[in-house]
Amino acid sequence: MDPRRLLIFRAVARAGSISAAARELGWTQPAVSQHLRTLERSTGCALLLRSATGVQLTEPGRVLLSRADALAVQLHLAEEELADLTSLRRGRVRLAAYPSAAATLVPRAVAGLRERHPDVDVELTEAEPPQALALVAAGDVDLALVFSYDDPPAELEWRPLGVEPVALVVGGEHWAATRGRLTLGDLAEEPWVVGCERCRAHAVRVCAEAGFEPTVRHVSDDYVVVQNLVAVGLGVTLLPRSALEAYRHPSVAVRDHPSYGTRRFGLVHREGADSVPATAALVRELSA
Amino acid sequence: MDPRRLLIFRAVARAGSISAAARELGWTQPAVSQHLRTLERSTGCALLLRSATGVQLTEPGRVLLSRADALAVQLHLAEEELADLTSLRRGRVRLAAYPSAAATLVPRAVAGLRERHPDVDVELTEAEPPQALALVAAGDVDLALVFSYDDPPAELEWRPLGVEPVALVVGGEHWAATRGRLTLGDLAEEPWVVGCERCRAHAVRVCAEAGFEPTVRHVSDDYVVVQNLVAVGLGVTLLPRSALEAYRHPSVAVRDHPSYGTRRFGLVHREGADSVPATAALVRELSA
DNA sequence: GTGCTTTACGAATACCGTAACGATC
DNA sequence: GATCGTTACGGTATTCGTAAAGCAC
Repeated sequence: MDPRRLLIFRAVARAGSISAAARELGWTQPAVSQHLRTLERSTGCALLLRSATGVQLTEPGRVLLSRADALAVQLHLAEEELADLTSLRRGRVRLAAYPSAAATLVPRAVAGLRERHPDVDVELTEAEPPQALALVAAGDVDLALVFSYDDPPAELEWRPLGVEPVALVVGGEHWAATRGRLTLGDLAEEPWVVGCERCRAHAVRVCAEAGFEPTVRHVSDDYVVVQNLVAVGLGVTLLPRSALEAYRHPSVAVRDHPSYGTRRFGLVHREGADSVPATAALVRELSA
Repeated sequence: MDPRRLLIFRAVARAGSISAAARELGWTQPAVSQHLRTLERSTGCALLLRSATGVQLTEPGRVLLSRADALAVQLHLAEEELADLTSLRRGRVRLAAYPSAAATLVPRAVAGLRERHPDVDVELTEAEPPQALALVAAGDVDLALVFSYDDPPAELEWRPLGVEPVALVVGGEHWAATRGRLTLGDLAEEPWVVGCERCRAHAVRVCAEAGFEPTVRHVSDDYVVVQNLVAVGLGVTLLPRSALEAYRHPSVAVRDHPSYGTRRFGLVHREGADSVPATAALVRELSA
């Protein structure tokens, strides 16, 4: 049974005549008449009795009308709900982000989104880029904010958001001892503190370019932990700017230099996922 | 929003891929793909994300799916209920019938219908033909069992069911007094008992053909009342056979003769009403 | 006459299938 | 290579409008 014909039948039943329904639908009378004939043929029984004054429902017609009403309600609800989602009157986005972004960029974007669209909810999952990519692939999040020290992997489709410098972070005594003229080479013999896999690889590469292989003494993803280790003199480290923006230990010294490299960050989502209005809105906020 | 596309979308969501849905629907893949594209275009947001392994719903897609499910349920219920009505697993017919038929023909037909289709209900309204016709016209009953002494009115579309003779009914003494060779002319001076408007007209016409105008003393629609009046000698009357079949007073005498005329009976319904299965079934029972 | 209905028929358009192609496992 | 997806395009079938006609108030 064609649901469109059910709706046409409903229009006729409610209007009381085929002509009136045709006027409401913006059609001609015969068009509506034909649909009714087809519907009655497919159901095998008379749904309405025609007369010069209009139509009157038969018992099957009355039964069918109540179903048609329910169907129309569902269709209307579907349209309403979709309209709510497209106009951002409601919605949900699941975002994965690495820790230092989750502490800086993300809260600002979420606040901006919330201000403009209070009923669009963001669900944040903190995850390092590899895991974040897996979450996207598995469909567990809609959007992932990830970083890359190198050029972004060629195979990965991502939306670049920005570049941040990597800084050298040392204990205050180092700074004092070198009278502020610290070079990477001065730290060849120091113990190093490194973070995640990719951060460690970056540190090793940067050191190699300075002519030595760093001795990794401590490993922690957590930029607060890392800075505390550095602050008490247990090692030195490289940290991206956003980590230092998120948290800055009072007694570490920070130095910038092009040779420390940069870190790119950007957004990853499944193909087409940015056509979901709530996701697109969060992308816009994060891009701003 | 085209409800058919909602159902197609539902098929895809449930099957997990466009190809699988196309196989279920007996269509080709591009056909389904095009419908989805149209649906997404009309809603303005992505409903599902395509990949080489199939499709995955977006948030709007999940919302829409639940509406599509509800819609499919209603459509299925509509089909079920209509099928029940057409196959006479349920239904209702409203019948108007004149008293003597309501006492004879109708109970047999209703019993037959009930035996074959226990859940098809008949609602009987006792009504003389003119009122029965009005009930049909107003849509208050589906079917009317009516009679006519003359040829059925030309303007009326009816389904003839049969003809019954009209009998002369007199008190036993008349019968004895005339030694069973009673003629209508013998009763010219008797008081007459007549029933409804049309029965009275018939009686007057029959008497006129016999050469006299009857003196109407008593008037009653009720064939039990009429026979009791006749039985105690308060008058004579003409009654159709069905009234005598419904009730026969033990001490009245009944005589048949072509000159008493006949009464035709048949069914009236609105144009097309016999396309309602339950009505058609009752028509069949009454015609048997 | 004015309103309701229907049928018949032609033209526009919606729809499905075929063919060709790209991406992923 | 098998299976997923898409786009492009053509023929068929649906579907709507027009025209003509029948009925009831």
